[in-house]
Amino acid sequence: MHLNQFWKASKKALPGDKVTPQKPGPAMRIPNVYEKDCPTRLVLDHIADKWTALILWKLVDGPLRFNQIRRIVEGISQKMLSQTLKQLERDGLVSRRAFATVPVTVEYSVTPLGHSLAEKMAAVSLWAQDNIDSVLSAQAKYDAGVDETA
Amino acid sequence: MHLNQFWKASKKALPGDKVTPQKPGPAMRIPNVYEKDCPTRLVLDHIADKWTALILWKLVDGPLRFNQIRRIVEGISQKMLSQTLKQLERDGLVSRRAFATVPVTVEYSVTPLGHSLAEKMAAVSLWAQDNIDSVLSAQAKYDAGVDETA
DNA sequence: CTCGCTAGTTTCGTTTGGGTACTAGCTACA
DNA sequence: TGTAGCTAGTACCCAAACGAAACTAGCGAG
Repeated sequence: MHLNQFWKASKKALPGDKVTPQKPGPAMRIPNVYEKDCPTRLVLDHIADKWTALILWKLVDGPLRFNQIRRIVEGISQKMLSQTLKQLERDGLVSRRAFATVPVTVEYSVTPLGHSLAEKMAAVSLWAQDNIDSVLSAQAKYDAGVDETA
Repeated sequence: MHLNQFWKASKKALPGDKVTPQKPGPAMRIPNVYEKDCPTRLVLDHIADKWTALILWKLVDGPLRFNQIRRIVEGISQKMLSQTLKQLERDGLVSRRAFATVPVTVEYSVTPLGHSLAEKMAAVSLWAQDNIDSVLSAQAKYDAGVDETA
């Protein structure tokens, strides 16, 4: 299993730190996002991302072209959209299909794998919309408290 | 309601783009993460973050001190931990309590608001752990395909 | 007397993100 | 016959963010 090779790198944490041993035998490792060199950490870094969440969620409703996504996801730059889509395609979360139309059109759609993740990320986006008032009032309270710490 | 003021800024998108009007009256706006100037977008940027997901999830099991978190979340720097915790506290997701012990100890715990988000983010982390094999094989297939495009 | 613990802040070099300009080839319109 | 627009990106440059490491302060233990 090729997954094991990712843990070959040095596992030393902070000097003097005792990290929980977690059975370091040659047996198959259980993926753990809290381990520094675990591939899940890299994947988490890709997917726990603003643009990923927004793009993936919209693609669930149906395939979209490059510039359609750009118009829907307000504020995204061409560079970040291109970059994020490429990343998503590499991770097997979206599939890219080019059509030989007059100006070449490219259609992005979500894969079954991407669909399962999109549901989780959508929950986060929805949380933000549902709880924005609580967060904003917490921020206001915090900022007021910091000011009067004179 | 103070939430409205956030939409006062210019709403022009790309030149020539027709963004869906979405009733721009003085009525209360529905928070929408796809709008460029919506505060939910800022919050989403905070919470859709690798460190936020990892820290918040661990705090659900019980309060932790600064250096405890640092040891658990492998690879996080003191700077990012400090920064992320401060952000989480400002957003009302975690609460910070300092104890006048000999070396001052500081305890971080998750608020009810933070707990509700932690559940959503945990689902994303768990997704990464559950689907790491699928993602890695997709990456391998993609990389192989790119190479042979010569 | 020096080392280590606590919780951070500061500094600095590298990496990443974002804005803008630019590409190609075709179409619609004046 | 210009020329302005569409498509999907890429190239470049600067600013912001990230990460590693050094440094803060005060006390306990060896």
